Amino acid sequence: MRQIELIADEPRTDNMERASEIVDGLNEAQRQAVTTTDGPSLIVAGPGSGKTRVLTHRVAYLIATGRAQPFHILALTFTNKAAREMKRRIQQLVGDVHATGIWMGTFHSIFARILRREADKLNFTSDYTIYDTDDQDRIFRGLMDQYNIDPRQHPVRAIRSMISEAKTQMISPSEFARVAMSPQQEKAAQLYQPYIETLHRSNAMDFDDLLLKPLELFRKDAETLEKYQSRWRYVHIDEYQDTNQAQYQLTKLLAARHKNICVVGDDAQSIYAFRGADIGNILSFQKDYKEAKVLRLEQNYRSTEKILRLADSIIKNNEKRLDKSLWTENDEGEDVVLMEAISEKDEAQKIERRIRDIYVRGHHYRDCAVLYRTNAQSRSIEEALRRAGIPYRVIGGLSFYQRKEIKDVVAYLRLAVNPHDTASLRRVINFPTRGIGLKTLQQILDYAADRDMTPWAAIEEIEEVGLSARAQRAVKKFATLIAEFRDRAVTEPADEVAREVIRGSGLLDELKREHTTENLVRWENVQELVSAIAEFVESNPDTGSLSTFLQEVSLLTDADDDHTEGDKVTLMTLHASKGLEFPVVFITGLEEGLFPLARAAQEKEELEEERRLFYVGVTRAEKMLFLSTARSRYQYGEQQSCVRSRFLDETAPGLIRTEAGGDFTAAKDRFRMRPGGRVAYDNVDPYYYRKNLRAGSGTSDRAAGRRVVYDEGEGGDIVPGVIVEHDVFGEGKVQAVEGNGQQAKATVFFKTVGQKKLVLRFARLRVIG
DNA sequence: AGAATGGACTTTTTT
DNA sequence: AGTCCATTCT
Repeated sequence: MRQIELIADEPRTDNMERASEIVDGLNEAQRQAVTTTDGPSLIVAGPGSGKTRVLTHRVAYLIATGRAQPFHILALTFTNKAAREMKRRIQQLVGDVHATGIWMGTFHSIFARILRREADKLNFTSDYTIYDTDDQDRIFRGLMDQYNIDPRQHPVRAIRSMISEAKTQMISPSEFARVAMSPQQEKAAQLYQPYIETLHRSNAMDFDDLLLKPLELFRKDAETLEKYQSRWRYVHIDEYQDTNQAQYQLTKLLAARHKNICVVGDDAQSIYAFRGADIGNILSFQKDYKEAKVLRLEQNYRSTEKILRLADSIIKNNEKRLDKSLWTENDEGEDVVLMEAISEKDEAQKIERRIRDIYVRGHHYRDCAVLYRTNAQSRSIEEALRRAGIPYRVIGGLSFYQRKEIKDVVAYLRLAVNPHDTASLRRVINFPTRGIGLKTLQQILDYAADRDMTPWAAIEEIEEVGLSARAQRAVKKFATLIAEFRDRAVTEPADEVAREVIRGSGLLDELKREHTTENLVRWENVQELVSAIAEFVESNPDTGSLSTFLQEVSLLTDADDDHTEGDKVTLMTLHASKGLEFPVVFITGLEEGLFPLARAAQEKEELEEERRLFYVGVTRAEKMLFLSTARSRYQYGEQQSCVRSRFLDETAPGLIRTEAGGDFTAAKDRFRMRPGGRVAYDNVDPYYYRKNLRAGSGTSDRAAGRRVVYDEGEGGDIVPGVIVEHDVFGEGKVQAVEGNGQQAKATVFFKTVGQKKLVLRFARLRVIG
């Protein structure tokens, strides 16, 4: 309680009472973490230890004790969801007025905001466009064309991620060119500088820039740095193990003045090394701040003891980790259940039955989460749940703002704000088609490239480009269209502009051209976008400009949408599950090659990351945990046999039982190292197994023969007279069925599109009546 | 110029 | 199995 007596300026009794209320109900370690406000502190927090609680209470405590005004506080997270959750809790503790002034958000959104304010100092304008990977790829494709680099030999993705990696490591183009070894790296090095220039000319930033540009600014402009250093007296960072180099440097600079930096992290939950996260940052923290206090939150409030013991036995297989001893006062709980399935369909069915069972026993659907390694795995589970009539929601996959129809509208809106945005221009210059073909486009792009100008600048002087009269007319029409949108963007509210864009661009006609259910959904999505814009304008009357809206939606993820309403089972990747908890958790696809992924199993570092991912998944569970593995899985267009994951064999005995109720016995030393250090792998990994099958022609027949067997069950329910549902065509009635096995076809009469003949193997019809 | 067809390739996780 | 790309067709 001495802390509270230290309030210097105005020790108000109501605040003091509030402050002690805030720490009330916390355990000793948590209270320590909350009240250690001054100076650097590193909070090493295990899963389910109330880490978010500590952060929010700490912020509330700072305000209540008068140590800081809300705007003195910076709190950085990795997802919008985490930020929103923190804000909600702080509101409960200190009230709206105080909570709204806090600088709280994801790294990217906070620094996007800083860039808006400081744009002029960096030779940008504040209405810059944010490029996602899709936009980047569009730029790269153009550059590769220009530099005669074959995208078949050097995939765009590979080039993009190489350059992105270089950027996050803060390697300059010249440096990168020096260290480039492989032909692919050399190509990337060649494009690095032109890419930066293209983005600059387009007034665009990629995700990396959102962190690098502020860093650049703070480094070269001491005054600006000082401004933010003195504004943010208290800096908080959640999920510190996920910070990359740039984020590390940024926060180090920002906290340099007050040194009140509090970071919370768990090295065992680091699962984002693939995008540049550096666990080393946790270790460096203690080196950078010698006086740093290290606090540990080791009590787990979330899971049963058995689940926690399982998690512990998993993570113990990693060599690289900080020592932490997790414990809980919770019940021992039930055994973890391993479900061994024949195929991915069988797996899905087992899960579906379990969920029904659990539901009948009084749980809600929303208590259950099904986790998987790759997004593609959701399909079979969705199908099983749909068939059983169990409501579910899928998080991730294609997010709303990544849908084509939305991206098209957004591209036009971006052009209305900034016509020099090259990626958006390339996207829509001929969509909907308006007579600007490949050849015309190429001429414009060449003209622009020769003069180091943007395509839009070339279009502005289209007479000089030397197009045919017809092409020139078409381009001029496009230019007039965009110019018109630009004018409106200045005078009209953003949602009005959006409506006009949808009408004027021809996107509306495009969607209405064909009456399919697919197009109807697309149209609804577009309408939803318009209302989202309207809502944004209304709730941000001062800053609610179109460009701000566009910037903010670029930073949204599907997982951020707060659709917790409704009693539904949640399906998502293990990555997306981080930070969440559920009474009942299913972890699926525990097979070699899938989890751990084939490529990850080759490298020790990556394998350890996969293992941490498993650890994250297991620790999401509160009461019940189910693990599942399938003997075979339909993948990459063919049925493959699978081997159960080594992760299962690494677990401690006595924690897992099989469905039949027996003890699961792990096989030890399944993956012994050979003397050479490489794992004897080729026989077990389905990925390689499949490659071997392909290499020898004799064996591939065997594989084909096997596949037929699995296909036999297909289509049995589809007989003339039944009502079926198709993903695209909707509801229809089966008229006739012909052929069998892989060749089986059905003639179906659909309400929307009339009669169609479909190959059952591809059509994925669902019987609904 | 634009639609339709055919083939190769891909499959990690995401701010 | 879906996507993207190239080629061929109308």
